[in-house]
Amino acid sequence: MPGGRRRRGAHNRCERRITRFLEPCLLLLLHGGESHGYELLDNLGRFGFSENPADSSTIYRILRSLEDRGFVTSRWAEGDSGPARRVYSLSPAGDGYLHLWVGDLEETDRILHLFFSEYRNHMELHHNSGKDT
Amino acid sequence: MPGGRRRRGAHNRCERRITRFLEPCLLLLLHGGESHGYELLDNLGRFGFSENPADSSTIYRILRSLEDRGFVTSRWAEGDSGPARRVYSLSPAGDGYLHLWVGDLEETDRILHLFFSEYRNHMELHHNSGKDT
DNA sequence: TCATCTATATGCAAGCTGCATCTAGATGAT
DNA sequence: ATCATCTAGATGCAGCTTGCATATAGATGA
Repeated sequence: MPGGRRRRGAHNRCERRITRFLEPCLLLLLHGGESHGYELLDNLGRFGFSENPADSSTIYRILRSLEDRGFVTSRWAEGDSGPARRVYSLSPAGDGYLHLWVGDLEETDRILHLFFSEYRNHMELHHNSGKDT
Repeated sequence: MPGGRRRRGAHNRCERRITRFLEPCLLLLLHGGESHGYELLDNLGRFGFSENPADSSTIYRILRSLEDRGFVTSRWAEGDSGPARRVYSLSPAGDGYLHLWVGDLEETDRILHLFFSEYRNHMELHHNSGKDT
């Protein structure tokens, strides 16, 4: 069984997802210093991707796309072991883009909590059906 | 300019989005009582879709998909004005599905706040670059 | 030599969404 | 009567994101 890795957890039918959420995670990791895809993949665990690991193809594609848009730069680096790595660094533009993303996610959070408050509000009135049955 | 409606705001390039978020919103609205698509479209304003209104085609499609999966039922109803409406009601299965969604969204919220805490945590250390410059 | 690990990359298909467009009944103005 | 407009629902299509499978290839160790 070749290729990729991190294929264990079935990962099918997991709703829970913010569109393109991996992008800001990668940007934040790169804000901490340059890194390469394979390493970033491991460090994504911090963001709750442990049980539900990200797909490597997605990470590599996002990194390339970030580079196309000038938010990161890359160079090839010989590791002391294993094949060469493409090492990415955050650019100033990428730094700005990360902060844009954070503002956007805060807006998402606001929307989400609007939903929760609507939900709780509604369930207080109709506290018959649903969870407590 | 025919069809649909609610075409005003450009709505392009708004990142901020939770995949299939309209679905739980519609379920919650229907938990409050039966309704039809066009009316639901208006009531989505409560969930922060005011500046950024939902597309009617999406709503109609989600409603049909919910019906296919047995989460809502529909019947045709003659309104006192205008064309007939397809009126949807939440089924018991749909009620359960809504609560599933809420759990899922809470998980999304958890992930989101994990990101925020990583972000703040990181920015406290490197409080040079970024927002405050 | 061969399997395995590290590392990056591509092809493809499925799913979600937005935009444009279509149908069609109801309503109101001319 | 006719025509524009509003209400209501629906479809086609294209674009984007994702996950899965697979390809490539250097390094390492048995």
